[in-house]
Amino acid sequence: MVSPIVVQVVVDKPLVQGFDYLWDSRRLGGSPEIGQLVEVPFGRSSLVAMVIKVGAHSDFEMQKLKSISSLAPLPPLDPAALRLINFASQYYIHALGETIIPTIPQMLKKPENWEKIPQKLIAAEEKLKKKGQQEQSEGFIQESDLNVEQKQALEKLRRCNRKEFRAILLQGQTGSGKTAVFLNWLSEALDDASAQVLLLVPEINLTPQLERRVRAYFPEKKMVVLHSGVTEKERGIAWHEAITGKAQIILGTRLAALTPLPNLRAIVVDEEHDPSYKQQDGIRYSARDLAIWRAHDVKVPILLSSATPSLETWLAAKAGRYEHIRLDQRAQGAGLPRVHLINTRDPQNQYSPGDIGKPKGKSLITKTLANAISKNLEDKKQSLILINRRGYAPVLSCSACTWLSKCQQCSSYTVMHKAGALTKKSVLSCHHCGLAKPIPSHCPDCGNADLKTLGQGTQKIEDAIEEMWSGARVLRVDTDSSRSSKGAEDLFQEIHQGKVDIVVGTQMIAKGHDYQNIGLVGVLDADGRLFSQDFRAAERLFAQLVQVAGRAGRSRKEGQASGDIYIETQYPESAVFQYLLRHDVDGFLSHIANERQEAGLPPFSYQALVHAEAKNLDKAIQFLSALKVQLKSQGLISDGLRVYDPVPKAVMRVAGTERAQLLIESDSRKQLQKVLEAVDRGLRENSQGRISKTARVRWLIERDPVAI
DNA sequence: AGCACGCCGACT
DNA sequence: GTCGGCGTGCTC
Repeated sequence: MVSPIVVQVVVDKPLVQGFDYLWDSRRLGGSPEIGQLVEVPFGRSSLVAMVIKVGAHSDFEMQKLKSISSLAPLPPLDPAALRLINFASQYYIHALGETIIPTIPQMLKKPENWEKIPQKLIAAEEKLKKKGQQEQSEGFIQESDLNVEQKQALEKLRRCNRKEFRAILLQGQTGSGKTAVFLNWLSEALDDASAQVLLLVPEINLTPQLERRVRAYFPEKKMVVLHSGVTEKERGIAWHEAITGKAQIILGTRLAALTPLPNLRAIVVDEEHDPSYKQQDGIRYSARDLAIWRAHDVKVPILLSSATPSLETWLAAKAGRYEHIRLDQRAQGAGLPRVHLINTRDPQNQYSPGDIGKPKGKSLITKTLANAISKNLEDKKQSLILINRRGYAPVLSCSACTWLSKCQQCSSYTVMHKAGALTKKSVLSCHHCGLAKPIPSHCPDCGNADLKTLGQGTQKIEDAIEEMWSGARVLRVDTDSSRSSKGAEDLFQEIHQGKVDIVVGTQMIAKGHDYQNIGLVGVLDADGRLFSQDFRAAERLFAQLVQVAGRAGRSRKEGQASGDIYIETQYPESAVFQYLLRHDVDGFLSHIANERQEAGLPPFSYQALVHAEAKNLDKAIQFLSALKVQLKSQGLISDGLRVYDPVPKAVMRVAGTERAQLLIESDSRKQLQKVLEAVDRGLRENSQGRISKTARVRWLIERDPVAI
């Protein structure tokens, strides 16, 4: 009698335990391997699962064990990939199966396709090869002409041992040529034909330029692109090429950070400060942080690139834990944009030319900015107007009573959207639950017919600008306009081709795109984010302003004047604007570093949130209070650990459920980890899945939250 | 999570 | 008399 082979697997469910199965070698052939994707009978259904253990015994009754049904035609995940997933699962307090299975593309998780997949992959590869060759011939961008500073930066990078972990911060303003430097650096790692490099970007759909550039820079290397915009099929193929080592360059968003890469030699995280590296649903990981862990684990260098580094990274570089390399010149010779702060409290700034005949206080654009836009139009340059609010107006109000347009399901106001390509009629839309309702003709409370909009969004500014500069070609760029018409890329193309004079848009317009003829950037809504509850708001605002300022004056023509950025604010004296005025990124960072240190906030402490969601707020709060009491009684709240009182979330109610959160803060990562594991254990005991049995509260632990 | 089993109220 | 509410237990 041969001893049976017992295989333990994990499945994509919030269950911490593994499940044992028998390996029927007659049917499956060979022997099981850890990291193998399999299909198993589970209850009355069938699931894909990941093998995490192979042995001869089970703690479960042997005769009750079922057998593995089939095997995915994929190589098992390599040990480094498994270590990474294990770490992510532990650090972010998420079940292993729920961490690992979702990282595998959908296409490869359909057992009914498994027989056909090998041929499909081969066919797809052939097709890609042909396509790749076509693209190669289309245009090669020569990167060799680096300036002195870039060459020095590259020289420093070369001094980092390629077989050792080293984190490097590459800090340089927009246009300083960071990309050229790191592409040159990566080309050396890629000297070895089998080497793989991982290049992470925040939002690739907004930066197809970078994709083209990388492809053109490494025409002989196989590159795959992984982000939520690629089709399931393409993603399956790309992922497969990555884990089999066939792809040399893996370019992708945060979801690419967990791709198994057997020959990984270097990692670049571009715009490392960008908050979109933090996943906001499921396992709430930070792709940047995982990439650093990963580089350390497999002993390869990682380069973090940014004009405005995150405080975490910047402090690590200051302390010498990371290498700090700077690029201070703008590579194409263009100077820094001139920053103008427009004090909107100053009466002489209040009225703009478009306000003639309009009621006072209604001005959307100050005189100063309006004059600058007019001048910029005369100079045949494009203007970029940033207002970080979609729609026409953030709220509708009644002129006779106190009625304001509120969402019935959420504790938020509904935003007025004017009719356009997306919605045939004007609507009041909730940006939290997505519910859109027609605009009432009369006040629902008092019947008054005079309803007024409060505040302004991109649509209203677009209207105002069209009215003020009737001859100008105006384009609005936000998620609404890009969804309804042609997609963001086409809108950006119109700007590139000079078909537009004034662009009005949300933060979308600030990302990535390297425009050539922007002479002016105007920022209309900066104050809203100045006094946010979130302690990171100022840091983010600063980064966004630097980024959008960088859009101005990127002209490659020698000797051309740099652009201007105008910021309308009631608080020009605040630190964010003052440091921006002086282009003093380091000054700003050291300023907020001091603030954080005094307040004991990250990165001088470590945080986690316990989220709670229930039918009503009281239940959620009570649930979290009980958790706090329990932690106290277990003696887990010791020196250096702070558990705050549960509070309602900033948007307390969304789609009918009410939400609260509990903040846990610690001076030590280890201590926080211990407490979170205890919290998880305690909550799981009284829960089915992630819903507490007694109180019917859905809970979730989030490590290193980016928004408090 | 997802789903079946199981014990108490208003309906053809 | 049944249809169906969601409490609770299980998935190798």
